[in-house]
Amino acid sequence: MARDSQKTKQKILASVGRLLARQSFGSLGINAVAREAGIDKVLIYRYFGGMPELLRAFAEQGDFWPSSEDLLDPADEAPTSLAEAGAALLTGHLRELRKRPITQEIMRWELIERNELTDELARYREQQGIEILKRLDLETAPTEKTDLPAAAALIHAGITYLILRAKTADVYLGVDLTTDEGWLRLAKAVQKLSTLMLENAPLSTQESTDD
Amino acid sequence: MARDSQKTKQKILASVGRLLARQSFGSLGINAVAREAGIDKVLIYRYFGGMPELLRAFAEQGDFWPSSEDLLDPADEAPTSLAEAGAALLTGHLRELRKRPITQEIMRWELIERNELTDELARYREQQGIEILKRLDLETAPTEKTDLPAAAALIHAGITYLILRAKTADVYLGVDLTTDEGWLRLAKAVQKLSTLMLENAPLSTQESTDD
DNA sequence: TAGCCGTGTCACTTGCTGGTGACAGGAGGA
DNA sequence: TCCTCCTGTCACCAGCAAGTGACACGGCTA
Repeated sequence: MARDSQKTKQKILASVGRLLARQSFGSLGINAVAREAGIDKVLIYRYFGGMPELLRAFAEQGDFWPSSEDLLDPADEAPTSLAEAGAALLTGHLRELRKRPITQEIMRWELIERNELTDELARYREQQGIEILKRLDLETAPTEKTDLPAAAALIHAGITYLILRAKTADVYLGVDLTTDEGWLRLAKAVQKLSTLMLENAPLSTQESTDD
Repeated sequence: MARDSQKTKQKILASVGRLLARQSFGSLGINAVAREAGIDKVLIYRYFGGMPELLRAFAEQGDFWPSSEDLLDPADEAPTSLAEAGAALLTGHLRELRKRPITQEIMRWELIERNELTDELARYREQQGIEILKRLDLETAPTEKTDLPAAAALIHAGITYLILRAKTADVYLGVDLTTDEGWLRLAKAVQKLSTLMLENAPLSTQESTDD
């Protein structure tokens, strides 16, 4: 019909996104994508090569991973203390991931399947996370008293899990995952935990004393 | 061959467990189970009715969910403070879930699919968790200062996510998920976070003052 | 005008899945 | 002895998936 390969490619990629937003990776196949896009599946093979290459192209064209600016930039004023900055980043993670159903679906997929693409996506995120830790000066070796990277990993992972879980569960340990009130409770708890852990931490700022 | 329906049923259920331990729920089907068990699939229909009923039978015959005794009972002495008890329960969750690959697989499944069985399993766990919170006297309404159930949910979820993630990732925010050292770091961080949050909490023990 | 290439359509094979009907053969009771 | 029920085997169906080969159409250039 359209006779425009660029538009067709875009239609195909958009269909992948639509399918992912609606269902899970499990039900994502060549036929399903072709049906959703309203084109013949042979075009998917022609333009992308196959499913893995299509997924790679899809991963490269979308902005699925919040940048560190996304994590911080809302109406809040700039954080003035380490504790504030850490809390802001983690609540930013909560806010941004909750907005991105496709990102969530990719992360669910990563829990199930391991392949070249999932590894690459995870490596990218890992690197981004480490850099943020570095910028906060938290990537210090675990001290006797507090292992800040491990604590941050725990809270970060907790946020992630609760968001992923919210698709198939309504409540977690009594916290309502279906209402904004529940998520506000969680955001406040994130803030509280972050500040507790960072205020009581042996800060390794400029004048760190190696006790 | 064997002509013993009880044994055949056991073979079938055992095959479900073996398949789950090896692969994921996605690749679990009638044909796969029959192949693994070395029997004809028609027997699965005859003895169980179909896949949903087989899964239900499987869920009922195994001890996939650590009891609250499992969570506490190791060599540790009994916790004497609220903070110690909370920390012990959460690290117990870490230790016990890590030991149970099939339980992990079920929880991965719950992230993807929602049906009668997953709902029921989640409800069971939710109830168990709430009771533990009650026993700790933490199920107080969220106070101005600290929302203990929400904080507990976060840490609990964080532990869960990291364990599930460890099947397909090696590292999370710099923490190694493949070695016992990494998990020790996480366990210590859990302990630290729990005690921080519970020591600073407005305790609602017997003589709670409603400030 | 003739031919080529890019785009899209159609038809087909292969291989898997879930599900079912028909049958074989042994154990035990009437 | 015959009959019946329980257990297990075999053969088959329909449906859907991935992947491929052949062809139709239209625009562009020589």
